[in-house]
Amino acid sequence: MSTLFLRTLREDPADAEVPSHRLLVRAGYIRRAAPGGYTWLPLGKLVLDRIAEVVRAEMVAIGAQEVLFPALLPRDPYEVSGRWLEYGDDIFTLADRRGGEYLLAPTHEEMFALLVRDIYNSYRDFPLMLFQVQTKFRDETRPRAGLLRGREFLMKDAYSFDLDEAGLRAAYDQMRGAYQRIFDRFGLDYTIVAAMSGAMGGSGSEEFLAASPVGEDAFVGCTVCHYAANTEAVTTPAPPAGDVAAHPPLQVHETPDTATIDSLVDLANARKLGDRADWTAADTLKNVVVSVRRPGGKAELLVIGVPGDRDVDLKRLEAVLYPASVAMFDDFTDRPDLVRGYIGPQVLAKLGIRYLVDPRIVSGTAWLTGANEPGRHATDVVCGRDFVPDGTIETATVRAGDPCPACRSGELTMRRGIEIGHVFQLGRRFTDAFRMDVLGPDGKPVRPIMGSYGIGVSRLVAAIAEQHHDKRGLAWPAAAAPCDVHLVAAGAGNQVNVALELGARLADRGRRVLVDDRGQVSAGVKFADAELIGIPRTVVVGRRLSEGYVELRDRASGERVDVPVAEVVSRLVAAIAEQHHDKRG
RNA sequence: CGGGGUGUGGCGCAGCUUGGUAGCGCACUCGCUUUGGGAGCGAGGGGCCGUGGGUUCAAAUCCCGCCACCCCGACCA
Repeated sequence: MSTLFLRTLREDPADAEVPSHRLLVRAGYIRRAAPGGYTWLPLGKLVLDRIAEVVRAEMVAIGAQEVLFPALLPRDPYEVSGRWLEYGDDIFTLADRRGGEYLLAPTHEEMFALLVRDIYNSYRDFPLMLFQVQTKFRDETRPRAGLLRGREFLMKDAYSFDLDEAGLRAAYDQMRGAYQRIFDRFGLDYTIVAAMSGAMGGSGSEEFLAASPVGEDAFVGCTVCHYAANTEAVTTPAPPAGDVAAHPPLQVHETPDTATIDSLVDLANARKLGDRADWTAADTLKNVVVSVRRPGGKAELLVIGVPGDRDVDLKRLEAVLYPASVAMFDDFTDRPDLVRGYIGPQVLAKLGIRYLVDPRIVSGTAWLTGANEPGRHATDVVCGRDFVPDGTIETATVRAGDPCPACRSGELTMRRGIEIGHVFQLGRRFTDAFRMDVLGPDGKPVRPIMGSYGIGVSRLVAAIAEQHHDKRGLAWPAAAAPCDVHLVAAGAGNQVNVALELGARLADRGRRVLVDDRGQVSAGVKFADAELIGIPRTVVVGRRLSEGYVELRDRASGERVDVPVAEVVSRLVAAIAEQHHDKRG
């Protein structure tokens, strides 16, 4: 350690908010080099490499083969797949000296599809799984939280190629299992949740979310069954359809100054509209106007109808409508036909505006909603009679306590998590885009079907740190730690020599060691640094050395025992071997 | 992109209101003492005060622009 390129910080860096960022910087693992870009210092590089090795080993164990693409790629394949437009400003683009257009790859589906198309052309070649561990670039609008969201990050991306859906599902299940083994080896508390397919298109998709209060993804779980889903992907059980004919005719009421749901409910109860005084926000129909723009297309108006006690969650809406981008429509000056605060769905068909509703709004339900005139609302506006939606859309805010869509008996609870992995069944989007066919057994072309599987390796460093730390510092799980043993020479006498010698003997037995042989550094500083750095086991060579004892400390549990010097090497070797064996299963 | 905040040696901060020799703690170097919980004394080195312009005899300090970072929101792995 006297020669290790390391300087720990006694104080928290001012710009680091989340624990992983704070501790990784303080303990000398990483250092910011650019907006959203971090330098890996020696300790950090060790952790990054160890994590990548675990990921590699589990990939190889399910038969995936490693390749490596350039990060700098020509524009053309991304143009063909349509993602040059879809990703838009999120791609780092650049030009070479001749004006040729390039990008720094945000992900590599295109290149893998093209590579396999180049090399394979028979059904006999499949199934196939390939992966790489590669730096990805995304021009994030707001990098944050250190390694959790950077603009340059290390990712393991894997792709499966199969001839049919059954093959894809088998590959998907294998990959899903490998992901579970990987995250289990790092002792992570995570949940597999149903996800939106996002930028890639395709069908079955699940995310691995590491539980953390600083996570950026909200997800729900069920109190009764095993249902779990990203909030964006939660589905809403639709109530049974009602009888359209059972409702009285639509009535228009004077409702001045009630452009908000709250004011409308108050007034409806005060005036006993429809002879009721028990109106709640859930009885009203809120109609939200948004402007939707497809990539490269022009903006189009869309109205979303949700029960008045809920809001349109723009994040969910954007996820559902991807790759289109969505903005609240709030400049009504050119649309006198849309009366802000008094919009009802009754006129939308006439106006030629698409109307999508929350699944709770089924045929035969009656609503209190706008009458499309200033100061007027209508009661008994019946779905299926007074308006007919163009479809349903999952975009209303999800709340804790909502019914579980899977078992229908439990309630949803909400938590936050860090997305550490994503698996999904891509389908033929990219093989279609590149017209990738291979010859089938009957001599006819078969179009392979792809799966795509990602793990944010650098993000995983942060996720593990988030779950494995305390007030004193990091506390790495064995599989991610930069070293197996931290030897602290506490004392000016023979302690340093003994520590170095023990370290050398452990290294001979294949154990990774860090020896704190710094002279002129007090024992207190060494202890504090050891706890900050977070190597699982520390051996203190200190005051009882003269009696033939050293102290063994466990970082995570805080346990300390004195052990005869003569035994310490064999004990550690055995303990570490056992641990590796355990983790391997 | 909207709102708020912050930019001063490697790190954490004071100085700015009221313009006048750039300071403190940590870290770093040297010497002596110290050595099981972030040591003491002494002596040092290190700063285009984010950046560009303006006001002024004089700008870290006042004014304008820009940039960067952090937080909240929007957006996204």
